[in-house]
Amino acid sequence: MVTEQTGTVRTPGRPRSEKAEKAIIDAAIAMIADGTGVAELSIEAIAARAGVGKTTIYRRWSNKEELVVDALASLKAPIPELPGLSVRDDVIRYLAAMQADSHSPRTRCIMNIALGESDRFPHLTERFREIVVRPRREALRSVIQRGVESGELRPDVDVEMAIAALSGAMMFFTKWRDNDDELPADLPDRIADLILSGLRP
Amino acid sequence: MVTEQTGTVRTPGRPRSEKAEKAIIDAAIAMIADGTGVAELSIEAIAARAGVGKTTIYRRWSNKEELVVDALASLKAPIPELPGLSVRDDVIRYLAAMQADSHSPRTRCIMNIALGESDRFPHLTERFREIVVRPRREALRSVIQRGVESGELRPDVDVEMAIAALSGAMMFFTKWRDNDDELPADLPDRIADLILSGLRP
DNA sequence: GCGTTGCGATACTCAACCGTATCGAAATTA
DNA sequence: TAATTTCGATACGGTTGAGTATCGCAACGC
Repeated sequence: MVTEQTGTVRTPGRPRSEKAEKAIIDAAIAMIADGTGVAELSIEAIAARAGVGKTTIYRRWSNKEELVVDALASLKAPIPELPGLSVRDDVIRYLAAMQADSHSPRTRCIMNIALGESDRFPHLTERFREIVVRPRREALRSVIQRGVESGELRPDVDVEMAIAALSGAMMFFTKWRDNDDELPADLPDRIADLILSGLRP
Repeated sequence: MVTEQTGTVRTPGRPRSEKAEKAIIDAAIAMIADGTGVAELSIEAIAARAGVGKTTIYRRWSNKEELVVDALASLKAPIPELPGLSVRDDVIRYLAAMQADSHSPRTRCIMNIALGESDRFPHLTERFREIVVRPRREALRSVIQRGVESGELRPDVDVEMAIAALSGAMMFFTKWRDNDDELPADLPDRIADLILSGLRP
């Protein structure tokens, strides 16, 4: 999106409504969270839901993808707090947060877009990775790094593989399991124990 | 789809063309593989691509999702051959096949649908799991079971977690990696070694 | 040959939505 | 106050595709 680039140019006339902009983005996110795919998302529906004229949308974004990219970018992804008591404890907290997220419709649908429409809307997935995936991966990486430095884990641990195995295992369950409710209650523990048992000295 | 249910009732008139049916399903799959999402898939486009009248489609399926479900069901998923020399060897072959599949546009797009449109088209994902995911999971499970029985793996191995960790790790790389080409060449080996090191006696 | 049903093709109505234009009111600067 | 720009609303033409109907021909059982 283009904002004013010339610094302190005071444009005459009525300024753009910050509130309308927020309403538009909120409406877009809400519709995505309701299960509407990017392809079916219509500008008219977003405008109606936001209580805004179509013009107000077209004045800011020239097409749908730009709008959705901005909407995704506005998402703050709260990363689970990892107190650093032990690698096992942090990893379990991390995985539990992943599992909890997977039950939020909002997170679910946004992840669906990131996963399923990645080939059709590359910018979008790129943005998603940058905002959601990368910081979480960094958090997990630092846990494992710390474990290596503290001697809790072997010095030759393949960190990227460990991250992939931990996240991937949870992803596997949350996406491909036949029905969620039959998952073991201690799923994060079991994943952590399985992977970490191969990483200890 | 409804087939004749009353056994050997010979209906009068011209029989339905088996060829047309195949052409329709092939066209639908081809379009999906071309990157068309289920939502954008139009009956008219399918008919045109299949060289078939719209009527011929509507005579068989009452809506789009039914057709796509049938299309998915028609996919034969070739499962990699696992010669059973060793657990490590089989696992690596399995993972390598996963990675190779992820580069086929056909597999990619079908997986995208299964992943991304799962909430919107539940029947579809259910069918996908049944046809694609389950048999592969069984194949991997039997490899691990065999390893346990042969003493190659510990007797108390958490089989489901091992399956999830192995498949999930590969999935993680194929879906969430920033760019595929910088993946290590021995990715299957490294995943297998990391996970299996925690499963050995 | 006759009745029946499927075939591909075409035409049709109906709805959704795109992107633009226009309107009077509101908000802001000069 | 005047000029300017945005606001929400509405209207407009154009496109796409759904789902139905109809057509003349093809394929089958009797």
